[in-house]
Amino acid sequence: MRLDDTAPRGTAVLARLHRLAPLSTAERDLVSRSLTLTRRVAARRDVVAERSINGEPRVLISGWAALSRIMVDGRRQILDLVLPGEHVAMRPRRGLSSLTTVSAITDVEFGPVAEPAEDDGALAEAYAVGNALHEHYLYRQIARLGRLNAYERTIDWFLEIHERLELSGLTNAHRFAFPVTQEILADVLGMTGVHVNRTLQALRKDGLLEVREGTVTFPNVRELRSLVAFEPAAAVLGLPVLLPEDVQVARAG
Amino acid sequence: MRLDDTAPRGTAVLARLHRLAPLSTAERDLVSRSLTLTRRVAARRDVVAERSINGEPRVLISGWAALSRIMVDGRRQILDLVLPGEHVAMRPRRGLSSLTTVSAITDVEFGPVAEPAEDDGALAEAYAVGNALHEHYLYRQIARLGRLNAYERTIDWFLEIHERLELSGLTNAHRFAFPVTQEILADVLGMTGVHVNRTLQALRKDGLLEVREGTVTFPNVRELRSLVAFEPAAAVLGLPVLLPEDVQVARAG
DNA sequence: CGACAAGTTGATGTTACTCAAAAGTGGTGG
DNA sequence: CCACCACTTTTGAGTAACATCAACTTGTCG
Repeated sequence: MRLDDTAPRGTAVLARLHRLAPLSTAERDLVSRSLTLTRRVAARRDVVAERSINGEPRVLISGWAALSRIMVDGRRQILDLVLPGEHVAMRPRRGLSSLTTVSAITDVEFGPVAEPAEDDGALAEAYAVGNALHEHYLYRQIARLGRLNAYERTIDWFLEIHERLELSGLTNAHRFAFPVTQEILADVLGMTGVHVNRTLQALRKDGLLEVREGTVTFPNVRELRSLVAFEPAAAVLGLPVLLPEDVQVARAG
Repeated sequence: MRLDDTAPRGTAVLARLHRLAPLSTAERDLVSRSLTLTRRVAARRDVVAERSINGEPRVLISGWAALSRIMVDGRRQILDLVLPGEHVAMRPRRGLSSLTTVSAITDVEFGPVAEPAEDDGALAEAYAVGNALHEHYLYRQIARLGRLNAYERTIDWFLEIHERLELSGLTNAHRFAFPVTQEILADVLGMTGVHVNRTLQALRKDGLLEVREGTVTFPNVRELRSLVAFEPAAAVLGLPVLLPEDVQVARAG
């Protein structure tokens, strides 16, 4: 539950997988060991260009990245963010091109995805749930862009990010580190930078959301959730409630 | 290449799979036989309610269906349509809830998805490409809603539908059957019914798109494509061009 | 200090929504 | 065959949401 970078490497990855499905000690070790071979990319650089041949699926160990599509006239839409602990390019597609551009928002570190030893183990289960979550968040993004106005869209999106960071153990109650500019936020939310700015101001005035110094705070989560009828992913997926704060995760070696 | 319902059952399914990856005779037979056990649902009925436990993955044999999410206040966003020959609920997720509501736009007929005999056969390949296509179309939907205006959005979407129907052999040059009301279209495109109506009128006036009597015609595809810089899915996925009109498909038994 | 990126503000224009009603369409039963 | 109903499409007028354009301010870093 820390906001900074002081956690041992791979903590977010392990925390997330372990919450998706409780891993055995052997599985945690397997994952830990796989994370020694990493690849770093500096902020603002592309990790995978759209159309390049798809490499191995990867997991984001630290930093924030974005999946986007860019149109010929320069307009850009960010399809989804990739948060620490989450996977990029969920499904390997041998021989097929990458469907999106992956770019680094901050400095990022990627690792390979550990191959599960058994098909029916907790690790395989965690990956399956992770895939379902990814799909769920894509659907949310569509519904958000299609049917919510700027104010609601912003609320809904921040609640989702909070939920996802919580999965990786990167929140502190209703506060979390947020290294995203308003311009990037505009590309996520399908609006202009100027309008993002005004919307954030309105939310702050209404006592719902503070974005200051790279940190987001929700002064009143309950009201925030009720404004957009936010449903936790666990409820939508029909999973046994999986987000208690007390779930402890083994430290990475 | 016919617009009506006179084709033998399962033609769309076979045509589509065969274009995604050329099937062997044995595989075509396997698919044909699997399509004898079907389930029919009348127009306007829900096929799978969101939150219900996910059944077997299914393929749409005939008719049009929609994947949607409905919000508490009644607003609805259609995430994607399901066209004849396409799969619903791409990835089976045993034990997890369905992530969307599937509803029948017209009378529809679903069948089970034939299990490939071999992991590396053409059928398995066709499913893999189909999954990639589904993901591609989700990304398109996000970019469309986030970054295109109503006019562009409508063009882009109709071009996509044309491409997808072509895959299943359901187009006749630049014309295809279109059993979708403007109200449904509004829920797909993230706008109101009234605005859909005005946008369609503008497109007709501009000589780009005709929607009449359940049929869509593109008087000028070339210009239509250039207006939104439309890229065929085959190009995005990096597949050998897979849409020649001359691909012949064996008739279902 | 100077330069550049990020955030903020104001004025104005456009897009798309809302509300309300009319006109067209197809199916049903008497 | 016609009257009726429900649904869909169309039209008009007024309004709200969001974009655009163009500064100006603040913060950061070398």
